[in-house]
Amino acid sequence: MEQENILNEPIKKSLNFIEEIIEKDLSEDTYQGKVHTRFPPEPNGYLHIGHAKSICLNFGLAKKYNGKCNLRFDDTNPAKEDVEYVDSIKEDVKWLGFNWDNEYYASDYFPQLYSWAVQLIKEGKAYVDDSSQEDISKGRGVPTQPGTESIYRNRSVEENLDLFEGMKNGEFADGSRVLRAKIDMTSPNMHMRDPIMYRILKTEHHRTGNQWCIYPMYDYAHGQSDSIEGITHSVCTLEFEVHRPLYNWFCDALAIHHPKQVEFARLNLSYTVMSKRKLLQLVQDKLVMGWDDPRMPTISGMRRRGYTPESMRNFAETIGIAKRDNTIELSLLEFCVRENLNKKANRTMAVLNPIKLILDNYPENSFEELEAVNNPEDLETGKRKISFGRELWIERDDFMEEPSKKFFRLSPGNEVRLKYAYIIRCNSVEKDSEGNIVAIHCDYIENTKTGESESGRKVKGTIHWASVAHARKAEARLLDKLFLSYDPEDAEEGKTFLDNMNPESMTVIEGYIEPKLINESPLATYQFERIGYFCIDKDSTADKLVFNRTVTLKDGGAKR
RNA sequence: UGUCCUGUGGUGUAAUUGGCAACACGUCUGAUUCUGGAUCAGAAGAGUUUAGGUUCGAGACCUAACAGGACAACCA
Repeated sequence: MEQENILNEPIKKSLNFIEEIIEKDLSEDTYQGKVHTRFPPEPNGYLHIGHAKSICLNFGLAKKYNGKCNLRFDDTNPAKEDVEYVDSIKEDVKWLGFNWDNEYYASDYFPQLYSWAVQLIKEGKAYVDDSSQEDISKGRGVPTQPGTESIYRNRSVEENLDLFEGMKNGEFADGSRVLRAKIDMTSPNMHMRDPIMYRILKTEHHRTGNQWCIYPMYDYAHGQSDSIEGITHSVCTLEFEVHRPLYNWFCDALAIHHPKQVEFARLNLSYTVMSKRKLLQLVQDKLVMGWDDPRMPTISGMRRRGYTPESMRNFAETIGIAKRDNTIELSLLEFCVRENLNKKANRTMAVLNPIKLILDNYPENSFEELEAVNNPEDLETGKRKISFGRELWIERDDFMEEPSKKFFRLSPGNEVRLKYAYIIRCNSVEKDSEGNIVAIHCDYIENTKTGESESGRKVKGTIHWASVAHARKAEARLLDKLFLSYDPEDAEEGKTFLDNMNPESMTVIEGYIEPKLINESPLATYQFERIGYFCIDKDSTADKLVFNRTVTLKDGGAKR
């Protein structure tokens, strides 16, 4: 059903700069009229909203130009990777609504990569370096100063071949030797100063097991992987811009299909931690329930929070693609979510901060069933019955003993409508010995029920409610703004980002909700009338529904 | 004191490739509404980092400056 939506999405009018590049290549027939992209995550963590931008871009380009898009796992560093991550990545990409044309792994190319390395050695373009990590680092110099050549740089081809084979066969200890490309130690681009191609790592790989003990570095693996797959446009983020000359160098040196690397600015969201490293720390330190904690900016977290794939695709489309650094305001993401949910989510009445309201003139032990529409934005969703009685729960915030001029909900002597029910008038307030309000006494006004003769009567406000005799308890997690209320501007000096996070970014409260919801499966999302959108969490049990607040209504709804 | 990239309202993204800056979010009005939501109507807000230059004409081209970002992992 998501696939259906995706086809109905509007086509953008103006081209982004990547589309311009593609159209130019198409018109010049650079790649035989083909467009082939790929989404290449390293399976070392869960995907987040930033990846969603990249996914929508890569799959979107393929779709727009009738091309293909691969899912490729950049699994060249077994120390950090795990199958758990590849599984989650596949699930998240699918959930977002995309199907990849091919599922590939960089690790499948290890044999080819190895023989290409041998080829480069034979051509005198690569050598084995025995220097320590420290010496290699020193020899590379600094960005403003050229590096110096390694004393192992001019070994014979035979010796290099022999040593490299030894590396592959596990004859040397981790870190004792590396294979380097022989380029230019004086290049102003650090990445061209004899970059490392292979390192020794006697670590089990999640796919190749112990078959290999040398692993290719990103720069040596990525371009060639693109090449093998026949990628035409290798879209990546800005920080890889300086890697492009090296990407090109390997393709040229090997004389293989040469894709075009194009870089765009990654997504930054206000108040949102987007670094995989930090997100991993949150998970490991158990500051969140897991990668899919609804406060996490991960795709799985946002899914659990009730965000829809359609809204996330819309968001990706709306923010656009460019090369300048950017910080998107959370309000735009929230707008996309509300826009989508307003049409899709059924309404329900829930009271999250209850106070008792008693209708003195309503008969005791008498109840009636009222009709409520499930979604005013989509009348085809029908109506439901809700029970009404003498004692009700209403939102504490909907009553003010001494109202301010702008307050037009319930206050002594004032009239207000109970949604789908009667207009009521407040008579008195019942307090305990300490002066706290324990109940509000009202009279209902006859014939003012929805649809009845007096129902046209004007009142300033409408409030929601739940019948004390019928309502069910529910737990609501009031999640703060995405995702941990972290703002680098406010962060205190010398503290880690963890210290600077708002510890109250998830408040759990108990309230009351209509007894029968249309759908009680996890991820079912409702709009709590006048409050916000909430979705049912997987932690729900038969006796207690747990909700995550997806997003508030604009201006906070009734919380205003 | 290096190389590369980028600089358009508060935030993003555009501008038919040189013809006095558009769209979205946000903000603020008003109308309407049995959700202070939604919907509808409207407003404010940039003269495009700066200074020169080319041109009848520049946000777009050139030069310089300034500002921000990236690059010194046997990470990706």
